[in-house]
Amino acid sequence: MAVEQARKVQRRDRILDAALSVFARKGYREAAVDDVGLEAETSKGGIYFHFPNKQAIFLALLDRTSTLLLQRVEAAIASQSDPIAKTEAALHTVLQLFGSHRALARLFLVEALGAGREFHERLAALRASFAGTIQQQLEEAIRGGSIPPIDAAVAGTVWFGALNEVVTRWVLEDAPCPLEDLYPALRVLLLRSIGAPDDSLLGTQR
Amino acid sequence: MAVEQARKVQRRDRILDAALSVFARKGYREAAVDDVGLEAETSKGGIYFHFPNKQAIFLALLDRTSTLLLQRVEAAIASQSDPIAKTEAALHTVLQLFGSHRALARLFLVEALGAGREFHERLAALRASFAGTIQQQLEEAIRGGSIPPIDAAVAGTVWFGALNEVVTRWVLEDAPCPLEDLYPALRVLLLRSIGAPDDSLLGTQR
Amino acid sequence: MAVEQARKVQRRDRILDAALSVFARKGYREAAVDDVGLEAETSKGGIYFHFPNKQAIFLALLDRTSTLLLQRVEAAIASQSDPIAKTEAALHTVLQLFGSHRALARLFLVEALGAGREFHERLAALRASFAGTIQQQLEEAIRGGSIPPIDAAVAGTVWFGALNEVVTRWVLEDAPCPLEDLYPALRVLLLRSIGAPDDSLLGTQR
Amino acid sequence: MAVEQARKVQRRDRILDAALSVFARKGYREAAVDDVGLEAETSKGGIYFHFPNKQAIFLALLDRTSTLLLQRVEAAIASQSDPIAKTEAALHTVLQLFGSHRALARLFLVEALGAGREFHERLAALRASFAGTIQQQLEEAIRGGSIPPIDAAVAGTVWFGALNEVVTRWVLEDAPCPLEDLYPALRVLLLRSIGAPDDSLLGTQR
DNA sequence: GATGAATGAGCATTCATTCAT
DNA sequence: AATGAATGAATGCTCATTCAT
Repeated sequence: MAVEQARKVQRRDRILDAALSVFARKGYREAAVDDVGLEAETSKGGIYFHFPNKQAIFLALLDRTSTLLLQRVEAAIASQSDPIAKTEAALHTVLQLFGSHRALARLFLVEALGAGREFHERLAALRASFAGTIQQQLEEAIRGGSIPPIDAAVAGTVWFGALNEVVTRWVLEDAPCPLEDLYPALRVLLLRSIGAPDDSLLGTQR
Repeated sequence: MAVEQARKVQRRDRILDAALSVFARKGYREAAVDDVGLEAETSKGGIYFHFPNKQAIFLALLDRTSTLLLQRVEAAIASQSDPIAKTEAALHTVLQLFGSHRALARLFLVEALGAGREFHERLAALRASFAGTIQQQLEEAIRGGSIPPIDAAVAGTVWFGALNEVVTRWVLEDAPCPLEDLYPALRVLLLRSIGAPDDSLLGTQR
Repeated sequence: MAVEQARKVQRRDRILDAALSVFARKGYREAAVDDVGLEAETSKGGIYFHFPNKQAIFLALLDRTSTLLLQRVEAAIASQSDPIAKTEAALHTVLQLFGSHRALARLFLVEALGAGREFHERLAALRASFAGTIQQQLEEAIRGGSIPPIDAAVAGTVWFGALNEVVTRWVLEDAPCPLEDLYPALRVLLLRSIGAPDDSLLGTQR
Repeated sequence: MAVEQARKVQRRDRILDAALSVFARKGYREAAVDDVGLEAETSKGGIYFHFPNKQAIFLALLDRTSTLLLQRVEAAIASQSDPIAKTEAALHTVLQLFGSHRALARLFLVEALGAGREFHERLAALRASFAGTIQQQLEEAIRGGSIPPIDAAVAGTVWFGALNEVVTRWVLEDAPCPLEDLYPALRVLLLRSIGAPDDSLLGTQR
């Protein structure tokens, strides 16, 4: 029975993998459920056994991705003790993950927005969640005196927006340079935006 | 003859207005050409007389919007003499325009991304163009000594990204506060990110 | 313009004719919209230009048929002066119409019932309408003293039910005899059920 | 072994009960085999162990119902000695059974017709069988001199048709009155249609 | 015997685009 | 210039049926 459960989860995951690939390649609307089936080496009916409809596939994908991303970010944050280092770690982790999974980045930042009204609510929550995570670290840093008091909420939004834009541009480009190459310059800008002390700007970037 | 020309342009504009309304309401893919025709009080055939296909309508809309936006931004920049004030003016102008034309903002920032691969190239150019405009002002400010030397290209991207995120979130919200209310906090953050002197942060925000 | 209107109506009628043929042959559920298009020598899209959905085609067909049937019945009733003769005329007209249009009969009596819940309300109204027409004549006859006082409502239902059953059986049979052949026997039975005087039973049937 | 047999029959009956409920609620075509499985608390595979296909379930249901109905009717007939009383008993039994089992009535009179060509033959046989049973009693009554000589075959059809219509209407109505309430009026009409003596019309209706 | 995952053909409906009028 | 009827390819989704476990 446990074996069957595992098989079921495997199949589901295989479909999600295929969906990621197809959605990233064609976009949500252009992608046909048949395409996903083809890529997952399943039949259309097979997909509809595991997901009630196309939308649900996309949402599951969004969930899986955001969970993964948040876990990594949180782990990265936990691995650092200095408040400013924590924010840097979060930044770097996102750049790293998306940098090595362009399809994921495209899905998350490009396709999700245009997939339709149905996803906006969920998407808004995700954006808020990411910006909120950054905000928390910044507040911690403010409390600890590492940075001067600033509007941490707006700062979180700015950080997320900057990151977003850098990655989105990288996604839209035809033959982009490695995403991580942009980290140092971005880091300096963002640290300065929150009034981080100059010496923290000198530190090795990981 | 000139009269006929004018009539034609009028008709075209009426269609574009309708398209903006429909695309913003339904999204590019969900919007049917019939919907645009209905809103423009024309027939489907009428639309196809003025535009070769659906995509062309969207592109024309994008053109019209970006031209308008850039013009306004450039005018705002020209109206200020101080380099830092120029960047602030650019920032404020965008917030102002989108703030009073939510449909435009949605079209530009949300729908355009998901409208399909065909638009990505054009969209990437637009994003680069906006970020570039900011970058130019920042370089001017650096040359003039108003701000310390920084990577103006990345800074342009960061500024645009931050602006983008703020507006996108505002677009995705159900009942958002006035967009311009966010200006002061955003302004402080961004000015600080480029190392603008503290006294410039104090100035009246317009 | 009038010409175009006529063309449109013609097309619509052609589709309805095709639909009648297809629905009678395959049944509502089994019939594909494509089948109707094929029979009407139109494309599927063409059908959907004239009707919003499959159901609407069926309902339009039901309307057209019932209108035709009721008109004929009313004309037949009007052509007779004697109350009992009126009821006989109604009976005979239905038998005649369905007898020469088996597809119509099948659609009306067999397919309509099984076409789904959506049609039940409409169908119940039709049944009531037919039974009601008979009832009215019977009441007239009672008032005129041609037949004894009876429950005309139930009698209308009985008449309609008997007619229904005779026709339905004829529809379900593989190689039925002419429907009109059943008229004399049916006539005697039904006239007797309402207590019509014996001499009216002798009259030439027509 | 006999125990296993019993279990098997039980399972089969449980499926048939579920099918009756589902078919009556949704109609044959709209009902999914999964629905039946859900209602029967079995799996789809379980159903296909007991029945070769969906059609077979419906036919088995038809068989079970018609057998039950005929048995009851025959018992009712046997319980009376007077020929006319026999026909009355038959009539009343049907009204009674369907009156207390609306789903059965719907299945039998409404869904069966529209379920598709495959069932028509079987259905025609059933109708003939019921009408035939009535016909037999009427012939008996004619032979015994209780009623004048009439075309008993057509009379059987008329009786069945009248009954059919009354029940069908009752099935199609949203909130119908008790079916048995219609018995007295129907009884009078039908008895008169066969020329039954007036004094038989006066008898207590059971 | 039973389960439920998988299949795949079938179908209603949509919609960009064309074109005769 | 404009209309709107017509086309036909595309697509999400359903569901009877099969079969490995």
